[in-house]
Amino acid sequence: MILSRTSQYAIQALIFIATRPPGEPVLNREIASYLNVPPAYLAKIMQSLCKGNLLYSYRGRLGGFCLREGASKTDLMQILLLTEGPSFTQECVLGLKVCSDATACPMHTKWVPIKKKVVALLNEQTLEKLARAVQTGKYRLSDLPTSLLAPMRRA
Amino acid sequence: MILSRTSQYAIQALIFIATRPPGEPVLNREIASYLNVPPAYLAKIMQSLCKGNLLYSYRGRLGGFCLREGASKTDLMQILLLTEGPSFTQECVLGLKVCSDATACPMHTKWVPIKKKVVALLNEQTLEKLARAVQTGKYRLSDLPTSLLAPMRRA
DNA sequence: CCTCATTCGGAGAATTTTATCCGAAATCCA
DNA sequence: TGGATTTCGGATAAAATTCTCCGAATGAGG
Repeated sequence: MILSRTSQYAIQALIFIATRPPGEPVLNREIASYLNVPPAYLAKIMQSLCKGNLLYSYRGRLGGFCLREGASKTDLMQILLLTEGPSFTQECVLGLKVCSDATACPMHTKWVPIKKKVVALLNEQTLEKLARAVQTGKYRLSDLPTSLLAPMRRA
Repeated sequence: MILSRTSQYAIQALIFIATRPPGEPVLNREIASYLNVPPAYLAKIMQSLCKGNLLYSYRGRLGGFCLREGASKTDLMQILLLTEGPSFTQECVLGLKVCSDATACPMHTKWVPIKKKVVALLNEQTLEKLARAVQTGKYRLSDLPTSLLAPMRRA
């Protein structure tokens, strides 16, 4: 409804790393298998998160990725800036190239307040917060095992 | 941020038709040129809106599209059901296959209220309403002419 | 030094979304 | 009836997104 797969993977991966002891590199392979996402694709995304200064990467044995100092304070909006681009929150709902208070599409005035709420939420959710929510066990980061999804009737 | 191009075109086209005298078929060509969208692509979308029972279509001379009876009461949610599919509002923000109150991603509880607001808005905005908003002249349906977009300095 | 494990970076394949093309069918009108 | 106009429907192309592959560079540890 809102985010590209790329953004979803990026957020999931970053939260996952944030749940791990800081400073200990996490393997791409491990993240991908935990989140159940394509490893090679995730690797690309990890690269871009490195370039976006959210992660450190280490090659070779004992390599992997870990959060940069202070990166656990990163909020979702900052991540989406990297994965969705800077115009993410600036686009018109109906797709008009220009849609501002001065010259707007017929949804504009109704949409702006909702957009503000979305942005506020994305701004307040940090990796730290989300990681803690996962650590409590109340929330999930990866899909349920298929066995739980569609319980099979005994043969 | 939310809607596919297809959905945006569909909504724009339907609002446009709703601003026209009911019962008088509007040409695909005319809609496309007014909205400045690719005519052949729009034609496909119009077809699917016919199949979705929002429009009548007439072939031949004096042909075109017009709203079905009562279709001006259609709200955006109904349109999006056609263009985005039924799972539009049911997807998890982080992309989990299953994310419900019982077993949720760490964004779930914060996201649900916002999603509700979005759905409520989409449910209350009808073609009628939106068309009227356009007819007042306060709101636009199509892009500004490029001359207004990027005023050129005299040579 | 060599080997192994990892990320890097570029190329490219697969899929989905967006867009185009064209012949056929329908409809109006002369 | 025939010509003009329009949508219909199927095939296909183009572009964007998602995903894969592989050789090269890097680093750890023997």
